[in-house]
Amino acid sequence: MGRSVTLKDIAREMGVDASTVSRALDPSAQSLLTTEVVERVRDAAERMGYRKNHLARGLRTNRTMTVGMVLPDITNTLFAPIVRGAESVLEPMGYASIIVNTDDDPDREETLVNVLLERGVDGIIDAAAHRSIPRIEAVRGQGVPIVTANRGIDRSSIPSVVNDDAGGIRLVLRHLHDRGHRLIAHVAGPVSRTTGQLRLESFWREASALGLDLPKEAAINSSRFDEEEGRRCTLELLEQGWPFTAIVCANDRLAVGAIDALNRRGLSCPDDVSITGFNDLPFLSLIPPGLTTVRVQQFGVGRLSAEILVRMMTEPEAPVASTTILPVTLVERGSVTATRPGIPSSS
Amino acid sequence: MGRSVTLKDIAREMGVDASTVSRALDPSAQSLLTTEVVERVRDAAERMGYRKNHLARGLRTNRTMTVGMVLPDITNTLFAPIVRGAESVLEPMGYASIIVNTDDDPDREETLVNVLLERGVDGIIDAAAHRSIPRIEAVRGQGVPIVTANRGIDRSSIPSVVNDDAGGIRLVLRHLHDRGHRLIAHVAGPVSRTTGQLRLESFWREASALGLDLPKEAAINSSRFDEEEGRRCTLELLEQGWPFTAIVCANDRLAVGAIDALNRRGLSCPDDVSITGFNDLPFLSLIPPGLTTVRVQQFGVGRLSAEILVRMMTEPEAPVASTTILPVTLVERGSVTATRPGIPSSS
DNA sequence: AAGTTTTTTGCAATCGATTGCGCAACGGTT
DNA sequence: AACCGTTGCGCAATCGATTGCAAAAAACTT
Repeated sequence: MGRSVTLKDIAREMGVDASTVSRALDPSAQSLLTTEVVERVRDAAERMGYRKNHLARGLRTNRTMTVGMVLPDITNTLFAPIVRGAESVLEPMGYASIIVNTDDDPDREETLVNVLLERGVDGIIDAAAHRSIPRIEAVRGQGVPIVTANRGIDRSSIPSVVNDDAGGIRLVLRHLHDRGHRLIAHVAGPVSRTTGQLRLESFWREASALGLDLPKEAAINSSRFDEEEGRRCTLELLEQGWPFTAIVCANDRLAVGAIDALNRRGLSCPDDVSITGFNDLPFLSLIPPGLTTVRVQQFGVGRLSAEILVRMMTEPEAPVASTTILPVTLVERGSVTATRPGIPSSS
Repeated sequence: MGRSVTLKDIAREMGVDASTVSRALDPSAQSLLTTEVVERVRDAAERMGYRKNHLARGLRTNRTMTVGMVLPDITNTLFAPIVRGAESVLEPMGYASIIVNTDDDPDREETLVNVLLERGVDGIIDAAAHRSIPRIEAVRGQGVPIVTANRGIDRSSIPSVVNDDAGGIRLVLRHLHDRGHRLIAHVAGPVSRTTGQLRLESFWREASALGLDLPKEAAINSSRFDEEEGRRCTLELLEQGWPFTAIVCANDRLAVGAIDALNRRGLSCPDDVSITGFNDLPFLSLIPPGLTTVRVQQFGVGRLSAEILVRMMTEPEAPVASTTILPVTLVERGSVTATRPGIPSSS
């Protein structure tokens, strides 16, 4: 109800100056004061229910102790752990996070980054980056630290923390190869994100490293990382007529769609076609036949992004890693089996 | 790099006073000015890349255009849609949201609410409420609007937006009854939350309304809404020896644990025991046998909470609904079947 | 005891935007 | 031409905390 208590109120109450109160309450400045004064002020502040006004402080110091987090969609279970990972670093240090969702729309990404800048965030973690976003680069120029998480930006000087996309694809391809698969298709992610692009490139690179001679039509691009696109792409693969025994999907949701597409065509995973995913989303292990996939460390991505961002915010001159790649692991479940003598084929 | 442009910069550039610039940029005050001046100022602002400093504004107006959202855990798929629902109302109005996670720890809930208050949020949406949190009530007294979402607080004057917990339990109980079930158990949620408590009360009420005469041991309390507790409680139910043909679980995650517990004991859902959940989490439909559950409107909960909060923030005197209950619907899948002549029993 | 150094505290400016008040210029009236 | 009511804009205070500088007080030297 009544206006909250300010430094001045305490100062008046105690017969000292507001600046003295300010110093008494600032751990790094209270050494300038008598311990006796410091204590009395702290008591008074406590007693009067004083709460520092972060706005006023931020206005003066030009630091808001707030960071912005840009996500495609917080309801996507892939991104929520990034938030918690970042929070695990930021919250103990006194930072709060403003979260915005872009729905993977580059225009909204720009708009929302501007919203964050208007609010004077001290830094930004962008987990919704597209491969090329000129305006995001500009943010850097404005002196606001920014880090991309989970995805990167092409040829950018913005530090990024990502999972080992190439390594993950290598793991699944070798795994399939070990199980006898030679005709392997790829439902690629959107090439507008580094995750999609890198996994696609890695698919071709590793395939030829394994001596597989796959036709161009072995890979097909999806336009979104979702079940519907997984279904569509898989149906297209089947209709093309090129026979394959396995599909490497660029992420789990595409894989779920792929399995569904097979079922709709009367085929079975893994009996007719083996399938792999990427990310290891929660709950997916419970869905039959159990998706063989690549486990990524989203919490770790968030944590490291935050650590790097903090470094940039507090020591602007200190060097930071331009790219941090986190290791991934293969999770074997039921969606991959060894090929059998009789080769399955398309619909 | 260089300090960002301020009102004064524009004022100097144009040879007018900063107050004029302020008015020119304020849609509700620009009628005081010549249209010609307004236009010139706007152009200049545009050209110079002016960005309003929300801190300074907030300091003066005592409004930050920021709301706090308190969640148990953003990685829990039940809560993320609440955030998006609230955002759908708040973002277009220029509000940003600070999100904090309590991990369902009441102490952290208090701490984090204080963090939000220090940051001067204009209002709070609390989706992590426990049935009794005295300190939260106090927030109201401080003049900061607060709304609870998804959960409520006992005998509180704080407005809340919730799903129809009682109605949902009624739906599943009647559904089971219609399918011939008479011996129905309940894995209840934590009674420290209204969701757990209300569903439990509703279970007993509806059971007797249906003429079921269930023993006390038909219901067992879990201490958390998760798979592990669902498993533990179900195993306990089985060990008690009271025969039942169905289990009403207080939420989906408990149900997933329950199904797993049955499987571990060599029993099958739904052949031996029918199971129902609550919430209809995404992806759960794909897990066999497909969970029959209650669909709730989390996006709607978020949206309505935000609408009410906005009302409270902008028209403090206007009356708002103390409780808003959203309707729920039954989603039938494979985890419920009609009872068969031979009555199954416990292990 | 006088002078010098150090410690402790107050003064006042500042961050950037908002807003009540008042002055000046303008148009219209008699 | 003198007067009055508008309209448009500038002045200056304000929001609450921080901080460089200086004054006052205390401690130390010689």
